[in-house]
Amino acid sequence: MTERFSFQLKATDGMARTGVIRTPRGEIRTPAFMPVGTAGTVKAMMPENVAATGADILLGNTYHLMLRPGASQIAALGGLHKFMNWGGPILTDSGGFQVMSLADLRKLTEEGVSFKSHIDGSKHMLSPESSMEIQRLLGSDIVMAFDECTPFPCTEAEAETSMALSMRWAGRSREAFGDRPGHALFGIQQGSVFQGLRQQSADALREIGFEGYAIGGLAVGEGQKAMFDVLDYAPGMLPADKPRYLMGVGKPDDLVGAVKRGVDMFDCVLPSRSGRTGQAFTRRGVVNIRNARHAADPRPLDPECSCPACANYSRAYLHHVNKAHEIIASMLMTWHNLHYYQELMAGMRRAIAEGRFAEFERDFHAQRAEGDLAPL
RNA sequence: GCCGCCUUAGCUCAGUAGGUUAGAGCGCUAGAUUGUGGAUCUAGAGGUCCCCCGUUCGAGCCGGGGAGGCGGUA
Repeated sequence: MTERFSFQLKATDGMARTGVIRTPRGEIRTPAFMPVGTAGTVKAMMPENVAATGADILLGNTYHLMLRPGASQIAALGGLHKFMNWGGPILTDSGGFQVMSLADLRKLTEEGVSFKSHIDGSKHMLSPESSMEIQRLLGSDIVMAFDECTPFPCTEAEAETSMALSMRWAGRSREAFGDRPGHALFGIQQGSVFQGLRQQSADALREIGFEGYAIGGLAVGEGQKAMFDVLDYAPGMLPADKPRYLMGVGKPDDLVGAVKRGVDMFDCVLPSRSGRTGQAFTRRGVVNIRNARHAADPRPLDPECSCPACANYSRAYLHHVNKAHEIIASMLMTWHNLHYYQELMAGMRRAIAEGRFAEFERDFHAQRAEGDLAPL
């Protein structure tokens, strides 16, 4: 077991890359998809089953865990890994995104963000320094710098002001993080959809120096085309010898398009959240298992999938338990979606290693174009 | 047998002195969901207002008769 954090690039195919991130808690094969375990659990999944889908790393959240049960509480109980029974690497988001998306009342200043908890209305403050401290208490392997996720749409002037603040916070995050062998700090590029700002942000981050670089502020309503337009240049602005992480993305075709453009890491709530609302991702596209047409369908969700939901249950059963809001519906659907996402990532890693990513992408889109199984 | 109350969307119910295309919640049919509030949002379908007769320019609403349900009583 290595004691250092490292990233090794193994192969490239165009802008697409495959490699491995090594941490004291295990290796992360890239391109990687990180299931989201916001509050100390990937909802509806036992950690060993998340691992069984092929996940190497989970995402946890500063904002949620600081409010409940509290970072000190988790530290006293041995850290987040032990607390939630996940032995592999954990990346923690810094809380900046949730403060903006969830907190009832917030005030943004140079110092940080003061806000009221969405749970009980209690007042809190998050700053680069406090976010680093909380993520240290959690025992996070990959710590995210504290940033502001610039809303969309916004003017270039607003994006610049927001980005500049995030860059100052990035410097303070680096300073507060200190020297922690085996743990990594990732900076987050902002700049919205403005190339000049993305470049300025990337330059600022490289000047500070991080173990990895995230692309933030995307998938916030700009649409896939605008996102890909940014990804046509943003990854190339970041150091090639460090992991590039596109935050909060995405749908399967977003992942394929982003890997093609040089992204190494992703996280997204879609496979797990959609698993709880009846939406399944398959190689043939999206299937809403709640739709009436599945009510009497004895076939599996995806005949070519080996996950427990597809191997052992019919669409009719999945339809029923989803409509009935049975807990197993969330379990099976989430398992399937995470399995599909990990299979997709594994397929991309193989394709890059073998120099046939373009072919992989063609097949990916061709299969989706076929659409879901025809109704019986 | 008599007395009272009730009958409006699949379900539970609103319905304003009689006044255009009769509403809500849930359910149903679909859609959205991108650094997770098991959250939420959007749209749509669906009604001989129990039946018949009457009063009225006009009845879910008023009157009479009938049917069904619930309760009380002999």
